[in-house]
Amino acid sequence: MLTIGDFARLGRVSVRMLRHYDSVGLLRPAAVDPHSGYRYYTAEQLRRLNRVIALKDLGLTLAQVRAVLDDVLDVAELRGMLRLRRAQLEAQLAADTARLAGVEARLRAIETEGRMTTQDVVLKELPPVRVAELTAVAASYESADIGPVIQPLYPELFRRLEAAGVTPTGPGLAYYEPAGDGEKVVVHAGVGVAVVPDRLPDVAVVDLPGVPAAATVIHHGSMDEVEGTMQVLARWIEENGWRADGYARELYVEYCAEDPSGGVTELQLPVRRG
Amino acid sequence: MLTIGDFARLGRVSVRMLRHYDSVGLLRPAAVDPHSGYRYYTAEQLRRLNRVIALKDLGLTLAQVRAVLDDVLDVAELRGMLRLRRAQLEAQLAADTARLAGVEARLRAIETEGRMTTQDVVLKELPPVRVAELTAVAASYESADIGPVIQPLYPELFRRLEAAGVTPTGPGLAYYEPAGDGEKVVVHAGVGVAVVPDRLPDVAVVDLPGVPAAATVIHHGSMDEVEGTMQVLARWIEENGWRADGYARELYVEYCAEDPSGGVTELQLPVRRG
DNA sequence: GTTGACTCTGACACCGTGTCAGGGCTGACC
DNA sequence: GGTCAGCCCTGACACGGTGTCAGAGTCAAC
Repeated sequence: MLTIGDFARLGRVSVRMLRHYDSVGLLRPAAVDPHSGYRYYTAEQLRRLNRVIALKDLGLTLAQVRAVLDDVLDVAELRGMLRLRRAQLEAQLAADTARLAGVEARLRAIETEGRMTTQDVVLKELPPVRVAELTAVAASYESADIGPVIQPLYPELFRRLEAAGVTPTGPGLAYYEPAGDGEKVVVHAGVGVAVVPDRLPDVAVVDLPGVPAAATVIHHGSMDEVEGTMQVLARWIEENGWRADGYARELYVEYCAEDPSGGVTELQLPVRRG
Repeated sequence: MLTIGDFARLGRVSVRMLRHYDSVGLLRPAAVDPHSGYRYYTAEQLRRLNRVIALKDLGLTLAQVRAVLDDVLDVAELRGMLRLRRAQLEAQLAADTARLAGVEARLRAIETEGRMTTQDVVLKELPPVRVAELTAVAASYESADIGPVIQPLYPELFRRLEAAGVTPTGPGLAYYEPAGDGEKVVVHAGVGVAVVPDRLPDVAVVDLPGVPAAATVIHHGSMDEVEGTMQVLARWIEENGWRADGYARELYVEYCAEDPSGGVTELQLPVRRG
């Protein structure tokens, strides 16, 4: 018979954890002195302790370990559990690899510049959203070409929505696609709505698909000055090992036609692993 | 002014977390209605929120994020923090990769055998230990050659220790090294002691170094039948991507000369990444 | 004025582990 | 048999980031 301390040393586990395993029914001592409450273990129990540790080291929770050891699982369930765990570990590895890339990018930036920059680019998942929109074509994706095309669309869009008795439910947003020929770009000027599609006569209603990964940054000021912020985004995705996957969406968090410099816009650039 | 719900949607954060960030002083609302307690945020604050999320996504704790954002760190401290974080992530990646290998080995074993095997091999770190020991030379590492050589050593060892008035403080253990020539092996039969080295006349006292990583398994029964357990160990290290790094130590957790079949022995095989 | 959607606070839960306080038990030595 | 060091007991709190719930108050649209 071993005292809890001896057993803990042999199993290289803390006494605290042995008591915990007892309390959750994972490993009960072979004997408990009814008077003193002292726990006593046998060398034989090292086998079970080792199994507990081996399974725990795979990353199973204690509840899962207990299920495995107490044999309340059939093989299929066990296989399912391990497959799930494998998927979790793969996701964890991917996430940590990305984090490591991020940390290393920050460190490089500090070493070369002596300070911290681009600290506000965030990777997000974008949910699908329903928008009412008008479209037009611009000569290129440069903001000098985009601005004059997109700006007139919004007053017209809001006018038509109001005429149809529809109230926007979200902020305005813009997105872009390449037009068939050359550098031209289709410009979509939209606003979030909660309305059944095809119920608006003069306005298209489309369901924008979600984006699994988008690098986003907040742009402050007029959209005429968006190029600098876009460059921050471009540098971030390069430093963090991503690649742009299309054009950036723009979400007009705050917009006032009279004072463009007070605008707040979120740029959302879909990315994929490069 | 945005309500907390709007702000949460824009920042893709839960309302719960915004309240939490407020309570820990990480991101206070621009205004709080003194009557209702309602929090109100400005679009401008999205910038800080994004910074919080970006740093948090690197894996910094909220306290660290606050330190960075509130500028109470100089560049050296920030660099140190990021280096530490990098080291943590690298360790995490290594650990998760090993876990993944373990899970995959289990899955393969289940697929091929329809059940779970070798569920009791555990990777441990072995602490350094001081032992009193006698040595001899055996013809090979096979247990048929080892047994007759090592068994007489223990009675002699305990006799000499008792004569010197020394009480063992730990279980018996054995370890092995290649002798200079051919297959021969130096056999060390020892027992843990807490005594100053060179204070025993007839017994060597040596400090066994710790082992950073050892695959261990509990062998039940006579040491004559240890080969099967050793093979379990060998299969485990192969399946999990390790390599043996020397001979296994043996720790005699329970031993009785009269009934060898009731023995409990821990085999400890030093391993390294292969 | 009604009502439904929103917000408030405060609390509990998760999970594995460390640590502490306050008190009881054991075993070795005298 | 007494003493004392070292062991063990229970119960509690803490960590950290987040979800969720209950019960009550508030806002805005109709």
